[in-house]
Order: sequence, then structure tokens, then C-alpha cells
Amino acid sequence: MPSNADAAEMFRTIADLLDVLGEKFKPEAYRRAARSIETLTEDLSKVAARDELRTIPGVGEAIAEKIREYLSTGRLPYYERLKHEVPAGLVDLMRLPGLGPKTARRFWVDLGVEGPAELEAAIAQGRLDSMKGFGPKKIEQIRTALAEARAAPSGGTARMPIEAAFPIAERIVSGLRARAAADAVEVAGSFRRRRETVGDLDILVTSEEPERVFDAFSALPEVREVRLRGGTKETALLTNGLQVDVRVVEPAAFGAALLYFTGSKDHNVHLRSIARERGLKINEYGIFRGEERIGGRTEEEVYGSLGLAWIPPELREDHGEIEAATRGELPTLVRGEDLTGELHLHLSPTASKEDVTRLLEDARRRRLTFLGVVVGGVSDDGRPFSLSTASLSALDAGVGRGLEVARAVEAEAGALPPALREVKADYRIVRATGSPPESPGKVREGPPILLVSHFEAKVPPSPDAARGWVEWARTVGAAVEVGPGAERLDSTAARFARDSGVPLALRTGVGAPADDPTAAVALGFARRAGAGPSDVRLRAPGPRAAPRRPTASR
DNA sequence: GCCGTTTTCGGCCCGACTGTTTTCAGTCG
Repeated sequence: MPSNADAAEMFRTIADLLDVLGEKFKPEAYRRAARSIETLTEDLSKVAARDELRTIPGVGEAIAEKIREYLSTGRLPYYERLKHEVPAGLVDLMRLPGLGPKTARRFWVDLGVEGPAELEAAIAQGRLDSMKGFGPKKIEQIRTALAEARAAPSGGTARMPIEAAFPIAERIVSGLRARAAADAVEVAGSFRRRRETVGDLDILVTSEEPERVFDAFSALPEVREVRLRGGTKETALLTNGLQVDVRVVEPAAFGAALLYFTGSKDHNVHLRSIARERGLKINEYGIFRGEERIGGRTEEEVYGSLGLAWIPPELREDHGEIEAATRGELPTLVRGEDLTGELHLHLSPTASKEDVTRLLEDARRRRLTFLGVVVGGVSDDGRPFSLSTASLSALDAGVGRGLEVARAVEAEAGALPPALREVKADYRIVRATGSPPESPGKVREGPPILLVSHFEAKVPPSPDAARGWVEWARTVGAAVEVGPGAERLDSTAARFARDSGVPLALRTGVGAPADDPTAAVALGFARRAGAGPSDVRLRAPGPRAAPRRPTASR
């Protein structure tokens, strides 16, 4: 059974091949469909079985038919025909930095070059020298790109998990604030939209002195190489290979620029076409009626000029949020300050009484009313662990004054291991590893009251695996914890849980180091899912609450 | 190929930067 990722990759390749053939709008249509398919919360075959392929943004009748054909036969003759028509090597050429479809096509048509190796040979033979538009610099640029691609075959395009990008973004932002004549510094792009992975960082700065900003940025220890530098933007590579774009704008354009550089591309295109319909023009400098700038200092001004409410960045994918804003039906998204309960907190087994006291103080400072602490469990290597009696009594001593403290045990699904049955606990946290159990029956045995499942790295990269756990959580009355893992399918699970009415559990950041991105990333994923405050479980049922009774099957 | 407060056709965002140019094409985001 082909995965969603397989289908998306195929449509992307189709787009590339059509690019080389000189098609104007089809490539973007296929890419848009690929992006939508990638973000589905369930397998394409399920959507197809319900005959709902056309509801996927960017999928019309022609692509829907291709999906059906691909799902039922595992092949797509249209794709195979294109691959036959266009040498595969041309797609490799097109994906080199600085080369695009037009150039790849010219090499193919004018020189008979069908791939990187042949292009290298053509350069060596001087066959590019006589081509119009190819001077020494351009040829050298291509030669370098070819050499780099040969050294790192798949390299360059890998996206970074957002949780890994957080500390990097933080360091760059604070570095710019400290060293440059920067007023506002904001990270835009897919980072601001809290996508699971980021391909680069887009950093927006307002300043009267762009040169100083660029100098300060280039001097940061993380920066390895400046790729290009103009009057308003600089592009650099970091030592870890991540690309960073820094753009400087004037304050009067900050909102328009932030909107533009936050994207997504589809969201921007949609907004700009609405502006055009109204005789307006949106660019990164503002919103214009004719020559006159009528707004752009804030994002609200730009949205407002189109009659729209401000749309949270996490929703800007052109998956219906603009229509919702038009109707005034944007969801109210959960915010950090809504999180008054922490359901899943680990203490070190060696935590002292002082550590526990500090933790409780942190919880009160954050105005938490509920704190669930794991007092015993099974570690990854299968060994049981539990908190010391000193820590436990410190916890008990900290209860009250508006803070309820509960005890949780954590283990995989199924019957509790014997060592954990002795542990006095108010609820149970279930680690979601592998596939969900066929029957939830065993989980209901014994004292556990509430379950919080969370996704481990071992979950196979299929939306249906995450979906299976979410459905299991619904059956047993559990909330689904949203963690910070691109590979753990947290974002997919959050969207599916939200859509099927299963509550989410989020981390508050209590007890965590200030630079721990877990809480911020998980909150972003929940917001991307459209979750509001009422979709989040903030506390477990009371310590002595009756066990949930099995209900008749739905 | 998709899509519709211009819906079954005719549009499809917009500008910076580079290298090659003498006014622009291609790439990128």
C-alpha cells in the first residue's frame, strides 16, 4: 500500500518533469496537491474509500482520478509516460541551487545533456562558453553546484525538526538584539507557523541601518558562510548547514513583511488575489491602493484592509482559514496562559526535597492548579523505577493553596507490571509504542483513572499509526499528549485528535529549563490543529474518583 | 490542473538578487 508520502513525492516529481517540459501552471497545481496530501491526518486510501478525494485542497477531478488509479494499481501510467519522455537526470539538474527548469531544459535541448555527469563533461569541453547568457561566473557557479552535489548526493534539502531549530533561532535573535541596531526582531517562515520541520530560518528585523544588522549577523559564531548580501537581505549558511535569511525592513512595513515572510506561500497567494479583486496590491512593503500605501505597520492592518480578522500564523496554510476569517468563524486557539494544569511531569529519581519544593514554587508562579507527577513507571530498558519516599512526602507537603498534586504511573499499554501495582497512583500514563492493542479491556482493570498517551519515536511514519492510537485513546477515555517530535507524528496526532473530539494534553514547561522548546512546540502543534482551550485536558479527575466504567461499544 | 462574493472559462502574487545584460531572464522564496 503506497503511503501518503510516496504519493506526495510522486506528484512533486511530476511537477518537476512538467517544469522541464515548460508547462506554466500545472507544476504548481501538482505541488499544491502534494503539500496537501502530505499533511493529511489519515491515509489516502481511507479518503478515497469515502469518495472524498476532491475535498483535499488542490485536488480536482484530474488529480483525484490519478490518485485512485495509483491506489488501486500501485502505478500511474501518466507518471511513467512523463519519466519516459524526460530524462531523470534533468530533475537532478533542476534541483541544483541556481539552476531551474529553464536552464535544465536548455542544456537538454541545445546540448543534449541529460544529467549531472554529462553536464560536467560539457563544461569541461567548453561547450557552455558559446551559449548566450552563460558567462564565466555562471559557469563557475554551476561547476561548484555540481561538485557539491556529487560530494553530498542527497544533501542540502534536508529539513530540520522544529524542536532542534528552537535554540538556534533563540541564539540568533538574541545575538541580533544585542549587537545590531535592531528594533524588532522576529522569526517568520515555517518556524513561526510551527511546522513540524523547517527548511530554513527567516528572520525579520526593523532597523534604519541594514548594514549594521548584516555585519552583526555575519559575525555570529553560528554563521559559517555568507551566500549573498543585498541592500535588504542577507542569506547565510550556519555551521550545522541550516540556511538563514535575514531581511531588514522599515517599521512602517513591518506587518506586511512579517505576513509575507511568514507565509505559507499558498496563504499569501490567496490573500494577494483577494487584494487584487478589490483593486488593492499587497507586497512586503505594505498594502497599496494605486501608489498610496494604506497600511502595513501591523499584520492586523493588512488583514483588516481585506475585511479579515487577524489569522494566527499556525493556521496560515490556505486550508480554509481565509474562508473562515471571511465568515468571521476563525477558531479561538489555545494560548500558553490557558494551560493551568500539567498532567505529565517527571522528577529525577534522585530529586531532593529542595528540588521538589522549587518545582512546586514554579508551578504556583505559573498559576497552575493541577500538577500530575510520575511517581513510578517502567523505563525504556524495561526496569521499574519509583520516586523516593522523601520526594513523595515533599510532594504531599506541597499540596494545597490552590494547587492539586496527583500521582501517576507510566508504562506501556496492557496490564500493569507487578512492580507498579503496588504503587499508589491516581492515574496512569500509557506510552504509545508500536501499534495500539487490539482490545482496550486490560487497561480498564485496576485503579487507573485517566490515561495520557504519547507518541514514541518507534511509531511508524504513517498517519494511520498515530490515528490508531488516537482512536484507542478515545475508547479508553484518555487524552492524547502532544509532544515536540516531528518524527513522532505529534502534529498529525494532534490534528486527528482535535477533529475526533479526543482531548489534548499539553506541557506547560513547569520544571523545565528556560531553553527547553517542548512546551512551545507542543502548543504550536495544538494551535495548528485548531485546538481551543476547551479541547485541552487541564487536570485529571479527583484522586478518589470512581474508575471509568466500560461503555457499550459505539 | 485548480478554482469561483467576476463559477464552467480565464485567470493563476510579487519583488530581490544575480549574472548577463544595454533592458532582461532566470531563480528563489
